[in-house]
Amino acid sequence: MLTPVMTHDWNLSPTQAVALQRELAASVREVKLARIPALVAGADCAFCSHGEEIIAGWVVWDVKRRKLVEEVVAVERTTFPYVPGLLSFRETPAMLAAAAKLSVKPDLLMFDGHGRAHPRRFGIACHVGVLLDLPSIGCAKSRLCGEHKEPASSRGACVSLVDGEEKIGRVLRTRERLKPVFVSVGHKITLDGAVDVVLRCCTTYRLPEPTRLAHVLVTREKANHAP
DNA sequence: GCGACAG
DNA sequence: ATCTTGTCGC
Repeated sequence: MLTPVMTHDWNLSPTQAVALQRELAASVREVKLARIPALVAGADCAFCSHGEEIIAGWVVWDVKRRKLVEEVVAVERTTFPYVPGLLSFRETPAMLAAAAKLSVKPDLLMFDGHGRAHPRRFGIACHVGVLLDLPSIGCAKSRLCGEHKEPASSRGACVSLVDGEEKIGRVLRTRERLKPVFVSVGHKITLDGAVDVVLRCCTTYRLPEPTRLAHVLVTREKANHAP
Protein backbone atom coordinates (compact mmCIF):
# COMPACT_ATOMS: atom_id res chain seq x y z
CA MET A 1 0.00 0.00 0.00
CA LEU A 2 2.75 2.48 0.83
CA THR A 3 4.96 2.66 -2.23
CA PRO A 4 7.99 4.91 -2.74
CA VAL A 5 7.49 7.76 -5.19
CA MET A 6 11.19 7.54 -5.97
CA THR A 7 14.02 5.07 -5.43
CA HIS A 8 17.81 4.93 -5.54
CA ASP A 9 20.64 2.43 -5.15
CA TRP A 10 21.12 1.13 -1.58
CA ASN A 11 24.35 -0.69 -2.29
CA LEU A 12 26.50 2.30 -1.43
CA SER A 13 29.74 2.98 0.37
CA PRO A 14 29.58 5.32 3.38
CA THR A 15 31.13 8.07 1.25
CA GLN A 16 28.51 7.65 -1.48
CA ALA A 17 25.76 7.56 1.14
CA VAL A 18 26.90 10.90 2.53
CA ALA A 19 26.88 12.42 -0.96
CA LEU A 20 23.36 11.11 -1.56
CA GLN A 21 22.16 12.62 1.73
CA ARG A 22 23.46 16.05 0.67
CA GLU A 23 21.66 15.66 -2.64
CA LEU A 24 18.32 14.45 -1.24
CA ALA A 25 18.30 16.95 1.62
CA ALA A 26 17.29 19.60 -0.92
CA SER A 27 13.96 17.87 -1.50
CA VAL A 28 12.84 18.06 2.14
CA ARG A 29 9.86 20.39 2.50
CA GLU A 30 9.05 22.24 5.71
CA VAL A 31 5.41 23.29 5.38
CA LYS A 32 2.37 23.43 7.61
CA LEU A 33 0.32 20.27 7.95
CA ALA A 34 -3.09 20.65 6.26
CA ARG A 35 -4.78 19.26 9.38
CA ILE A 36 -4.10 17.28 12.49
CA PRO A 37 -3.29 13.70 11.42
CA ALA A 38 -5.86 11.05 12.32
CA LEU A 39 -3.63 8.05 11.64
CA VAL A 40 0.05 8.13 12.62
CA ALA A 41 2.36 5.29 11.61
CA GLY A 42 5.35 4.51 13.81
CA ALA A 43 8.36 2.47 12.67
CA ASP A 44 11.16 0.65 14.47
CA CYS A 45 13.67 -2.15 13.95
CA ALA A 46 15.19 -5.02 15.95
CA PHE A 47 18.20 -7.16 15.02
CA CYS A 48 18.87 -10.91 15.00
CA SER A 49 21.74 -13.29 14.36
CA HIS A 50 24.41 -10.93 15.63
CA GLY A 51 23.01 -8.12 13.54
CA GLU A 52 22.87 -10.03 10.26
CA GLU A 53 19.10 -9.98 10.14
CA ILE A 54 16.86 -6.97 10.60
CA ILE A 55 13.20 -7.01 11.61
CA ALA A 56 11.32 -3.85 10.64
CA GLY A 57 7.83 -3.08 11.85
CA TRP A 58 5.13 -0.46 11.45
CA VAL A 59 2.23 0.27 13.71
CA VAL A 60 -0.66 2.52 12.68
CA TRP A 61 -2.10 4.51 15.58
CA ASP A 62 -5.53 6.17 15.65
CA VAL A 63 -4.75 9.40 17.50
CA LYS A 64 -8.30 10.37 18.43
CA ARG A 65 -9.57 6.94 19.46
CA ARG A 66 -6.22 6.10 21.03
CA LYS A 67 -6.06 2.63 19.57
CA LEU A 68 -3.89 0.51 17.33
CA VAL A 69 -5.28 0.05 13.82
CA GLU A 70 -2.71 -2.15 12.07
CA GLU A 71 0.69 -3.84 12.43
CA VAL A 72 3.03 -5.18 9.75
CA VAL A 73 6.58 -6.57 9.81
CA ALA A 74 9.30 -7.62 7.37
CA VAL A 75 12.53 -9.56 7.96
CA GLU A 76 15.56 -9.04 5.76
CA ARG A 77 19.32 -9.51 5.65
CA THR A 78 21.29 -6.53 6.94
CA THR A 79 23.38 -4.89 4.21
CA PHE A 80 24.76 -1.76 5.82
CA PRO A 81 26.55 -1.30 9.18
CA TYR A 82 25.49 1.15 11.85
CA VAL A 83 27.38 4.37 11.30
CA PRO A 84 26.35 7.51 13.23
CA GLY A 85 24.72 9.80 10.68
CA LEU A 86 23.97 6.98 8.22
CA LEU A 87 21.31 5.10 10.18
CA SER A 88 18.76 5.28 7.37
CA PHE A 89 20.96 3.26 5.02
CA ARG A 90 20.83 0.41 7.53
CA GLU A 91 17.13 0.47 8.42
CA THR A 92 15.19 1.94 5.50
CA PRO A 93 15.25 -1.01 3.07
CA ALA A 94 13.53 -3.28 5.60
CA MET A 95 11.13 -0.49 6.61
CA LEU A 96 10.07 -0.01 2.97
CA ALA A 97 9.51 -3.76 2.58
CA ALA A 98 7.22 -3.71 5.61
CA ALA A 99 5.47 -0.49 4.55
CA ALA A 100 4.41 -2.18 1.31
CA LYS A 101 2.30 -4.55 3.43
CA LEU A 102 0.17 -1.84 5.03
CA SER A 103 -3.50 -1.94 4.05
CA VAL A 104 -4.36 1.47 5.47
CA LYS A 105 -2.69 4.70 4.42
CA PRO A 106 -1.40 6.72 7.40
CA ASP A 107 -1.49 10.53 7.38
CA LEU A 108 1.96 10.85 8.91
CA LEU A 109 5.06 8.79 9.71
CA MET A 110 7.00 8.85 12.99
CA PHE A 111 10.52 7.54 13.58
CA ASP A 112 12.73 6.45 16.43
CA GLY A 113 15.59 8.66 15.23
CA HIS A 114 16.14 12.18 13.89
CA GLY A 115 14.86 14.12 10.94
CA ARG A 116 16.55 17.47 10.28
CA ALA A 117 18.43 17.31 13.59
CA HIS A 118 21.22 15.63 11.66
CA PRO A 119 24.72 16.74 10.53
CA ARG A 120 23.51 17.05 6.94
CA ARG A 121 19.88 17.76 7.87
CA PHE A 122 18.81 14.41 6.49
CA GLY A 123 18.12 11.86 9.21
CA ILE A 124 15.97 8.75 8.72
CA ALA A 125 12.69 10.66 9.18
CA CYS A 126 13.61 12.90 6.22
CA HIS A 127 14.84 10.00 4.12
CA VAL A 128 11.74 7.79 4.45
CA GLY A 129 9.40 10.79 4.36
CA VAL A 130 10.85 11.94 1.03
CA LEU A 131 10.85 8.46 -0.51
CA LEU A 132 7.23 7.80 0.48
CA ASP A 133 6.26 11.45 0.01
CA LEU A 134 4.38 11.69 3.30
CA PRO A 135 4.60 14.07 6.27
CA SER A 136 7.13 12.65 8.77
CA ILE A 137 8.62 13.37 12.17
CA GLY A 138 11.84 12.35 13.90
CA CYS A 139 11.44 11.59 17.63
CA ALA A 140 14.76 10.33 19.02
CA LYS A 141 15.65 9.24 22.53
CA SER A 142 19.04 10.95 22.44
CA ARG A 143 21.03 13.65 20.66
CA LEU A 144 23.04 13.21 17.48
CA CYS A 145 24.18 16.82 17.02
CA GLY A 146 23.36 20.33 18.19
CA GLU A 147 23.31 21.98 21.60
CA HIS A 148 20.54 22.78 24.05
CA LYS A 149 19.66 23.87 27.55
CA GLU A 150 17.71 21.74 29.99
CA PRO A 151 13.94 22.06 29.49
CA ALA A 152 11.70 22.73 32.53
CA SER A 153 10.43 19.62 34.31
CA SER A 154 6.76 19.85 33.35
CA ARG A 155 5.11 17.88 30.55
CA GLY A 156 5.18 19.92 27.35
CA ALA A 157 8.18 22.03 28.38
CA CYS A 158 10.76 22.38 25.61
CA VAL A 159 13.87 24.22 24.41
CA SER A 160 15.46 24.62 20.98
CA LEU A 161 18.12 22.24 19.69
CA VAL A 162 20.61 24.51 17.95
CA ASP A 163 23.49 23.81 15.58
CA GLY A 164 25.40 26.97 14.75
CA GLU A 165 22.81 29.52 13.66
CA GLU A 166 20.16 26.92 12.89
CA LYS A 167 17.31 25.69 15.04
CA ILE A 168 17.29 22.07 13.96
CA GLY A 169 14.90 20.58 16.46
CA ARG A 170 13.31 20.74 19.88
CA VAL A 171 14.10 18.99 23.14
CA LEU A 172 10.68 18.11 24.51
CA ARG A 173 9.58 16.83 27.91
CA THR A 174 6.74 14.39 27.24
CA ARG A 175 6.30 13.33 30.88
CA GLU A 176 6.94 15.21 34.11
CA ARG A 177 10.55 14.88 35.24
CA LEU A 178 11.45 12.19 32.71
CA LYS A 179 14.31 12.48 30.23
CA PRO A 180 13.15 14.58 27.24
CA VAL A 181 12.92 13.40 23.62
CA PHE A 182 14.41 15.08 20.54
CA VAL A 183 11.82 16.15 17.98
CA SER A 184 12.65 17.36 14.48
CA VAL A 185 11.05 17.82 11.07
CA GLY A 186 11.16 14.87 8.74
CA HIS A 187 9.18 16.08 5.72
CA LYS A 188 6.09 18.16 4.88
CA ILE A 189 5.59 19.51 8.41
CA THR A 190 6.88 22.39 10.56
CA LEU A 191 8.81 22.00 13.81
CA ASP A 192 5.89 23.41 15.82
CA GLY A 193 3.56 21.00 14.05
CA ALA A 194 5.88 18.08 14.81
CA VAL A 195 6.02 18.94 18.51
CA ASP A 196 2.23 19.19 18.61
CA VAL A 197 1.77 15.77 17.01
CA VAL A 198 4.32 14.12 19.30
CA LEU A 199 2.53 15.47 22.37
CA ARG A 200 -0.83 14.31 21.03
CA CYS A 201 0.61 10.83 20.64
CA CYS A 202 2.11 10.64 24.13
CA THR A 203 -0.46 9.07 26.46
CA THR A 204 1.15 7.35 29.43
CA TYR A 205 4.78 6.78 28.44
CA ARG A 206 7.81 8.90 27.63
CA LEU A 207 7.77 7.85 23.98
CA PRO A 208 4.85 8.52 21.63
CA GLU A 209 2.55 5.49 21.13
CA PRO A 210 3.31 4.90 17.42
CA THR A 211 7.04 4.55 18.01
CA ARG A 212 6.69 2.81 21.38
CA LEU A 213 4.26 0.22 20.03
CA ALA A 214 6.44 -0.36 16.95
CA HIS A 215 9.28 -1.19 19.35
CA VAL A 216 7.06 -3.62 21.26
CA LEU A 217 6.03 -5.17 17.95
CA VAL A 218 9.52 -5.86 16.57
CA THR A 219 10.77 -7.05 19.96
CA ARG A 220 7.90 -9.54 20.16
CA GLU A 221 8.42 -10.60 16.54
CA LYS A 222 12.09 -11.21 17.20
CA ALA A 223 11.25 -13.44 20.18
CA ASN A 224 8.92 -15.77 18.30
CA HIS A 225 11.17 -15.84 15.24
CA ALA A 226 14.28 -17.36 16.83
CA PRO A 227 12.98 -19.32 19.86
C1' DG B 1 45.55 13.74 17.58
C1' DC B 2 41.33 13.76 20.94
C1' DG B 3 36.26 13.30 21.85
C1' DA B 4 31.32 12.76 20.10
C1' DC B 5 28.54 9.72 17.91
C1' DA B 6 20.30 8.49 16.27
C1' DG B 7 19.74 2.87 16.52
C1' DA C 1 20.82 -1.98 18.56
C1' DT C 2 22.47 -6.21 21.65
C1' DC C 3 24.25 -8.96 25.94
C1' DT C 4 21.87 -9.12 31.11
C1' DT C 5 19.57 -9.01 37.51
C1' DG C 6 18.62 -6.75 40.68
C1' DT C 7 17.48 -2.46 42.24
C1' DC C 8 16.89 2.76 43.32
C1' DG C 9 13.60 6.60 42.61
C1' DC C 10 9.18 8.79 41.37
